[in-house]
Amino acid sequence: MDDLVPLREDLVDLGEAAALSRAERRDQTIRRILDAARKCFVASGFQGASMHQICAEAEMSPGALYRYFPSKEAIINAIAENDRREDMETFAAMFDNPSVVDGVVESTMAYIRHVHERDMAPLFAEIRAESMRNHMICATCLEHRDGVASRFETYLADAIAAGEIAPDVDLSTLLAMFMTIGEGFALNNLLALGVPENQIEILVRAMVVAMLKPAAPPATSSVS
Amino acid sequence: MDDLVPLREDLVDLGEAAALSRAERRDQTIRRILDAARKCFVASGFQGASMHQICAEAEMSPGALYRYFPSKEAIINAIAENDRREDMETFAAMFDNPSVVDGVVESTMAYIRHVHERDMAPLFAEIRAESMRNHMICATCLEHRDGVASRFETYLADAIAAGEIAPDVDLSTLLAMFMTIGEGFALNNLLALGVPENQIEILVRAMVVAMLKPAAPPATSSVS
DNA sequence: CTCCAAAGAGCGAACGTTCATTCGCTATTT
DNA sequence: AAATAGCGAATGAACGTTCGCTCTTTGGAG
Repeated sequence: MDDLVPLREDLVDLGEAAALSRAERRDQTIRRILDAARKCFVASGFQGASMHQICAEAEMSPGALYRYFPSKEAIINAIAENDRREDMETFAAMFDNPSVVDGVVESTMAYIRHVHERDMAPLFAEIRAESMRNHMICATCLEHRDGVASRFETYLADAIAAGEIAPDVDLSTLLAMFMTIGEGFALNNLLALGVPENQIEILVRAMVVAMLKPAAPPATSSVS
Repeated sequence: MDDLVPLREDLVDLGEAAALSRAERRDQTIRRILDAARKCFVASGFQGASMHQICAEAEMSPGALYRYFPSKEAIINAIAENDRREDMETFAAMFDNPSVVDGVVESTMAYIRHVHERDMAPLFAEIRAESMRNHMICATCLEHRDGVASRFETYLADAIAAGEIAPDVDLSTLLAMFMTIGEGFALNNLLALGVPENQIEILVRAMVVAMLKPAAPPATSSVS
């Protein structure tokens, strides 16, 4: 409605340097479609949202939209792919922090804030539900999960070498637990529920410290 | 196809004592519909599953099915209601355990096993995704959550009185964290991923102990 | 006990709607 | 001239739901 201004404006005003190439225009339109689709999917779910709703939100006709995506499923895949990647990148910020405890705590808190600020919970829930029955989405989730997991494993292994983690802790279990708990935070927008951020951090930190150095295993232990 | 045997069998064989009353027959049919619907919803999602699929799975016609539920939404509500209640009841088993640490750990482990044995993750994900946009389902989730939360709060308050929890811990935050982590376990069937149960328990216990007695608050801290 | 009217249970074709997708066309860009 | 972008009515399939019908069960009257 407000971008029906003449298309040649760019060309006239800025000359060929700033003119958008065909490919750039295409990318822009694709982004427009994905933004619209995301909005519709959050409101109605993957199956509940219709292509007509998405077209209306993107302000284009079905015929035009289908020049960019061959099917609804392709849009869903693209949305899931983008969302999972973004999520995992947020989480991966921790690997720059030399202290594992600080790294995990800070990136967990950053993630909690991220979920709140961008209201990621609904789409996350949708993607995760879809991943339970759609092979394509499942593969996307696993791919990004594994990407983070492998880097996480090296990160933790380094920490063991540095003595920050009890050497007898089972790395793959620890990793699975961290990711599981992270998904709990993705699903529950705690900040929106009014839980104070600093209180969350106290407990997250206590939790992380304890899990990195758990009490000696109950069998034949004599630590302390 | 295989239950076209005479309906009067019960009456003839067992006499009036074991004969099913109209109401009992009705309940049985309703359960049959709900079982079929659950199976379809797991396979295709709430919106993806069709009434015809559900009818086929329940081996009855649409006309018959609609004598028991006025709409698809009513079936979804009933499924969500049942599932959430069952989930929360499993979780509530802990309140019988006088030791909070043991209670929380054991019921968490029981919950993890429950999720695995009955393969609850897909339906949980579906319900949770739907709860983000469907007011009815949202209310159902909140209702059961609050039911557990209020009993949990008393449970924890008693533990504070008994000295098992640091008195300065923020109860509502602790509660929110426990439930959030629990949802992480509901979404990720760790046992199906091959994570060893005893390793999970070690970390869960470490986590619970630490959260109930977190380190002193970081304010004016002198961390190395 | 028999009989019968009423109610309950079941059926499956049919209804109207909505869905994802296609197609023939025009306008713009290269 | 060829390729790309955009349109929106049209299409056929699938959806949730309804309806008219038959069969069975029920409970009271005779």
